[in-house]
Amino acid sequence: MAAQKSAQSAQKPSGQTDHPAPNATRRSEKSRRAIYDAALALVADVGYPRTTIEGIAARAGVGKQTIYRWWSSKAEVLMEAFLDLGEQAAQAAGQEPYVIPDTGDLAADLKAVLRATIDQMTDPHFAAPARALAAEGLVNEPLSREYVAKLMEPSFQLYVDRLRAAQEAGEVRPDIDPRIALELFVSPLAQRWLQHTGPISYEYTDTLVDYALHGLAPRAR
Amino acid sequence: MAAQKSAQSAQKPSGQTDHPAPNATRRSEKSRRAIYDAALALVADVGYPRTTIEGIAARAGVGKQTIYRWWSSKAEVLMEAFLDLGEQAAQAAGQEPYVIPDTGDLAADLKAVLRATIDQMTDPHFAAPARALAAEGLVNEPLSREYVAKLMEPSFQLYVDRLRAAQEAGEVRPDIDPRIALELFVSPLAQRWLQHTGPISYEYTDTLVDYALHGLAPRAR
Amino acid sequence: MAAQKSAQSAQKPSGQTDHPAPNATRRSEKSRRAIYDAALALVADVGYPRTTIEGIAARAGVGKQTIYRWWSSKAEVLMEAFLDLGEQAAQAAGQEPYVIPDTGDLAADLKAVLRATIDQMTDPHFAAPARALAAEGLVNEPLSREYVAKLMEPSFQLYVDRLRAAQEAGEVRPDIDPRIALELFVSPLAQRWLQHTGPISYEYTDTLVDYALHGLAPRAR
Amino acid sequence: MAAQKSAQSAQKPSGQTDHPAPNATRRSEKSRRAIYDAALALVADVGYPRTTIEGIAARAGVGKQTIYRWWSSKAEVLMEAFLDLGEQAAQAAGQEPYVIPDTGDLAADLKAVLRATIDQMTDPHFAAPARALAAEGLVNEPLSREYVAKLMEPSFQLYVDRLRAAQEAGEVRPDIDPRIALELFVSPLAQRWLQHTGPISYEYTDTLVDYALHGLAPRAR
DNA sequence: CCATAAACGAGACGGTACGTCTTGTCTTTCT
DNA sequence: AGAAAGACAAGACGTACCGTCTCGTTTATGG
Repeated sequence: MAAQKSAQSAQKPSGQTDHPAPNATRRSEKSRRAIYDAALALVADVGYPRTTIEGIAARAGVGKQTIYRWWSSKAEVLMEAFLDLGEQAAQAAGQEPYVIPDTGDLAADLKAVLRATIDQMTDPHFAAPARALAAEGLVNEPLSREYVAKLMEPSFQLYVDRLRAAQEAGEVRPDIDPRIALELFVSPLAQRWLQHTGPISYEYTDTLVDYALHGLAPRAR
Repeated sequence: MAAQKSAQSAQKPSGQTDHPAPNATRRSEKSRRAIYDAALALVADVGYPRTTIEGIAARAGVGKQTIYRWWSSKAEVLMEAFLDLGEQAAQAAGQEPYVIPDTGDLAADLKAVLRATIDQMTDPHFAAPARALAAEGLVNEPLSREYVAKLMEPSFQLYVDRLRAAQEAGEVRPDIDPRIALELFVSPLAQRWLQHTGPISYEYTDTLVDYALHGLAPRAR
Repeated sequence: MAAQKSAQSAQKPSGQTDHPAPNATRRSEKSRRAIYDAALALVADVGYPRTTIEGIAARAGVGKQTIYRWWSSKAEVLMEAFLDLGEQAAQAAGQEPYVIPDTGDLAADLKAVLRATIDQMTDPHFAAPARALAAEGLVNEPLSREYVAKLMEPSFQLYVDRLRAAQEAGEVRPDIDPRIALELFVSPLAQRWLQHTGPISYEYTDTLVDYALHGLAPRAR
Repeated sequence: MAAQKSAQSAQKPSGQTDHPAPNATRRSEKSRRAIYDAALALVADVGYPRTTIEGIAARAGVGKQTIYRWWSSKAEVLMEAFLDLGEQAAQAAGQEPYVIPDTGDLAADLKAVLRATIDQMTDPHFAAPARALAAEGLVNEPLSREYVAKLMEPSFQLYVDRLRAAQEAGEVRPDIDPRIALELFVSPLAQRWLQHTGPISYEYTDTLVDYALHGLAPRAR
C-alpha cells in the first residue's frame, strides 16, 4: 500500500481500434505531466465518478486524443498518475524509504508501520485516487490485477521480509506462512478504511498487532 | 439534483425534484419484483458498469419513471434487490439459518462458517451484486454506510455472539474485543475475494482461524 | 408499437442506426421551430460549412439527439427549415401567390417574374440557405432530387403553365416543349447566380427573354 | 466547360502562418504529381466530402505538411489537380483542340460541341472533380471566381468567338451579345447536369440549339 | 565534393465536431 | 393517481480530421 516501483517503460496501447501504435519516443512529456496532475486534481476535487476524460483533457489543456492515444480508460490514466505520484514522493523523500524497520521488537515495528499507513489513508492526496482505483478494480479484474501487482504486492513483500526476519529471530513461529500472517493485521485495517466498517485509530491497529501476535485463545498452561 | 434526505426508513423518495411524494400504498408489487429481477439479472449478465437504469427498465418492462419514482440511483435499486434476494433465500431456507453453530469447538465452528462464506462468494448469483455494491460503496459513502449496516453488521454480530460464548466457555481470552477479533479472519478473506490479492480455499480460511486463535508468536517459553 | 400518423407528408428516418422510429405525435413543436430558426440563422450568420449540428442544437436550446431523432444530416434540417420558411412566407402573403401573371403579353410577364426572382436572390434570408442546399445537392444526389422535386419543379411548373397558355394564344410555336423552353431564360440566371459567371440585373433577364423568344438568328426574309 | 488553360507557375502560399515562404525551385515534382493523382482518385472513389487532406497525404505517400506548404485547402489542391489533368489531356490530344469548328453551319457546329460536352460530363474522371469544385464554389466565392476564370471563361470565349464569326457570316443578328447568347444553350445543359433538373441527351442539346437560334415565338407575321 | 539548409515523410499535438449513449425530467395516454 | 412509453435537455463517450508543430532523413545546390 506504500511502495510504488513501476517499470518505467511498459507501454500499454490496449483497447483502442488498432491504430498503428504511437511512437513513444515522440511523446510529449509536458502533456503527460499535465494529464497526471489534472487526473489527480479532479479525482480529489469532484470524485472519481464525476471525473471524465473530457474533464481531464480540458483541465490539462490537452486534446482528448492525446489521452486516448496513450491510455485506454480513465482508470488507466489514474493508475499511472498514482504510480507516478508514488515515484515522485519516493524521490522527494530520498533514500531507502521502503523497508519496515527492524529494531528487534516485531510488535513495535509493525505498530509503527501501521500507524504510518493510517497517516497515508488520512491524506486526501493519497486517499482519493487509491480509493477510486480500488473501487474500479472491484468490478474490472484486469485493472485489479495491475493494482495489486504494482501497488499492493510490493508493500506486502516488505511485511513478508520483516516477518521472515522475525522467524529467524525466534519472534514468530517457524511454521507460519508470512504471506498469510500479514493479512491478519493489514486486511482488517484495509477493510475498515475502504468499506467504513469501523473507525480507524492508532489504538485499533496496535490492538490488531497484539491480537495477531498472541492469538485470541488463552495461553497454554 | 435536489435535496438528499438520508435513509433511515424504508421508502426512499430522495433525489427527485419535489414531487408530491408517491403514495406507497398504490405501488405496483409486480413492477417492483420485475425491477429487482431485471437488476440482478443484468448485473450478472453484463456487469455492473454496463447495467443502466434504462436497461433495467427495458428488461423489467417498466417505464423509467417507475424506477426514478421509488429509487434514486441504480445502486439503490441493486441494494434493495440484493436485500430482497437475501430475504427470499432466508424464507426458502426455512428457520433460524442465521446463527453460527456452537459445538463447543470454536475453531471448528469458525472454519465451517468461513467455508460456507467461500461457497457464497463462488455463487455468481450472490457474488456479482455483492461485489458491485461494494465497489459503488467505496466511492459513495452513504451507500457504503447502508451496505455495512444492512448487510455486513448483521453478519458480524453473529461472530460477536459466538466469540462471546467462547469467552464464557474459556476458549477466548476475556480481555479480547470480539468486534475486532472477528476481523482477523473475516477481513483477510474479504480482501482476497474483493481485491484478488490471493487465492481463496478452505485450507486458507482454516489457516486464518488457526493463526488468529493461536497467534503468530511462539507459545512456550 | 409506434403508429405513424403524421398528416402532411414524407417522413425520412433514413441513415441512423435502426432505432424504433420515433413517435411523431409526441414531437415537440417548440423544438422544431427553434431548430428551424437556428439553422437558418446560422447559415446566414456564419455560412453553411461552419454551420454544425452542435451549433444548431446549442442555438436552439435543444439537445443534439433531438436533431438526430428527426433528421439525418444538417442538409436535411436546412432543407425542411427552408421549405417551412417558404410555407410561412406563402401564408403571410395570403392567397394564390404562386402563379405567373397572364396579361396577354408573354414577354412582359416573364420579365416581371424574372425580376422578382432576382429580388429573391438578393435577399440574404432566402439566398443563403438556397445556395447552401444547392451546393450540398451537387455532391449528394438524393438531397438534390429532393431539392429539385420540392423547390424547383413547382416553380418550373408555373412557367410550363404560362408557356402553354401562350401557345394557345399563339404567342409561342405549338411544337415547342415548354419544359425545355423555360430553361432558356431560367437556367442562365440560375447559373450566373450560383456560379458567379456573370453579373445579374433586370436588364440581363430582360435580354434573356428577348433572345429566347425571338431567337439569335435573323428573322426570315 | 472544356478548355483548361492555366497559368503555369502560380504559387499560392496563402493562408499559413507567416513561414518564410517556401522555395518553389526546390519543390518535389514527384510529390506534386502524387498529390494530384491521389486527390483525383479519392474524389472519384469516395466522393468529395469524404476526401480529406489526411487521406490525400496518406494515399500519395506524402506528409501532411507538404500539402499545407503548397496549398491552403483541399479545394485548392483539387483545383490544381483538375487544371493539371486538363493540361495533360491537352498535351496528349496534341494540337489545337480548343476551338469550336466553323463549318459554316452554326447550328451543326454548336450541336457537335454540346454533344462533346455531354460526353465529358459522362466521363467520371472528369465529372467527379468538376462537380466537386462547382459544389465548393457555390459556398466559397473566391474559389468560385478562380473556377470560373480558369475553367469556364476560356470555354465561353470559344463560343463567343464562334458566335461573332456567325454574326459576320449573317447567321446571327448583329445586335446580339454573344456572351449572353451562349448561355441560352450552355446554361440549361449545365443546370441539368449539376442539379439533376432533367435528363441529358444529344436530342436535348440539339433541341436547345434549335430553340435558341430560332426563338420560341412564331416567325411569320 | 562536401556542407548546409530546404523540403520532405512521419506523426504527435491542441482542438472541434461528429454521431451515439445514458441520465434524470417531463408529458401524454391508458388503466 | 400510478404506470408504460418515450421525447426531451444535457453532456460524456470514443473517433475522425483539422491545421500546426516538431522530429530525423533526403536531396540538391553553392562555397
